[in-house]
Amino acid sequence: MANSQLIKGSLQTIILKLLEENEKMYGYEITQKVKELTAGEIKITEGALYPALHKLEAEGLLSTEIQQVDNRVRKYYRLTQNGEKEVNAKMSELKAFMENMQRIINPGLNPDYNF
Amino acid sequence: MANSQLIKGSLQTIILKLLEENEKMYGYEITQKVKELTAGEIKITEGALYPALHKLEAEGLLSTEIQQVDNRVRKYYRLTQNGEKEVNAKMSELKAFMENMQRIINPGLNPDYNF
DNA sequence: TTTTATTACCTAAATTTCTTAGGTATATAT
DNA sequence: ATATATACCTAAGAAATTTAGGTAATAAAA
Repeated sequence: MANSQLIKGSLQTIILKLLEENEKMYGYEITQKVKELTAGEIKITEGALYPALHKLEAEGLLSTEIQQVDNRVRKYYRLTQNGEKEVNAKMSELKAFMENMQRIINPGLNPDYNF
Repeated sequence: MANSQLIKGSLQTIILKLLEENEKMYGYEITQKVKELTAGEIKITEGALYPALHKLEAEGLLSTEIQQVDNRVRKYYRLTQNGEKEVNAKMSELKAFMENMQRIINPGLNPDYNF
C-alpha cells in the first residue's frame, strides 16, 4: 500500500480534509495523523508534504501562524474561506472518483458511500 | 472530475481490470469502454494510454496480437499469467486505498465495499 | 556522555505520470 | 470536399512525488 500509485494525487485532498476537521495543524502533525488513521498504511513523506502545503498557501487556500513551543518553531496551517470551499469541491471529486472506479471495477453495482 | 488529480495513478489499475473482464481489448476500445462505464466522466487520453500499455507489455503483464480489420490495424492486448496475478494485487491496493481514504475522510466509520 | 530516535522545519535533483499537441492513415457521414 | 470517427503512435512540457539530503532542539538509550 505504501508504494501504491493510487495515493498519488490525493495529498491535497487529505490535507484539506484534515484541516476542515481539525481547525489548525502543523506539518509534522499531519503526517502523524494520517499514519494513525490508516494504521501506518499511508505514510506522507515530508518531501511531498511541505511543498504541497506551500503550494496550497500560495493559492490562498491555507493561512499560516508560527508558534514557539519549547524553543521549537511550529508552523500551523488553517483553512481560509477559499480553502473551505475547496474542501467541498475536493470531496465531490473524491466521491465521483470512487464511484467511477467502482463502475469500472465492479460493473452492475450501484455504489453507496457515506459522505 | 475530468481534471481531478485523483485519477492519476489509477490508469494501470483500470487497464488491468478491464482486461481481466474482457479477455482481449485494443487501445481505442479501452478508452471507449471507460468513457461508457463512467458516463463520460473519465476520459483516458491516448497520450497517457499508449505509453501505459507499452510499459505494461514491457513488464511482461500484457501480451499483444495484431489483427487486420478492414485494412486497419488493431493491436489487441491480453493479460499474461503475471498480469493476472498483478490484477489481484492492484485490486487489493485499490481496496486498501479506498478504505484508508474513508478512514481519513470519515473517521469513525467502518467501510464496507463490494469487491 | 555520546549516540540514537523523535520532533519539526526545509530544499533540490531525479523519477514517474500525465497533459498537451502534435503526426499518420482509413472509413464514413455531411 | 470536409469533418468526424476509428486506430495507432510520439515527444515536449508540466506536475506530483520519491529520494536524499540539511538544520536544529529534545528525549531516551547505550
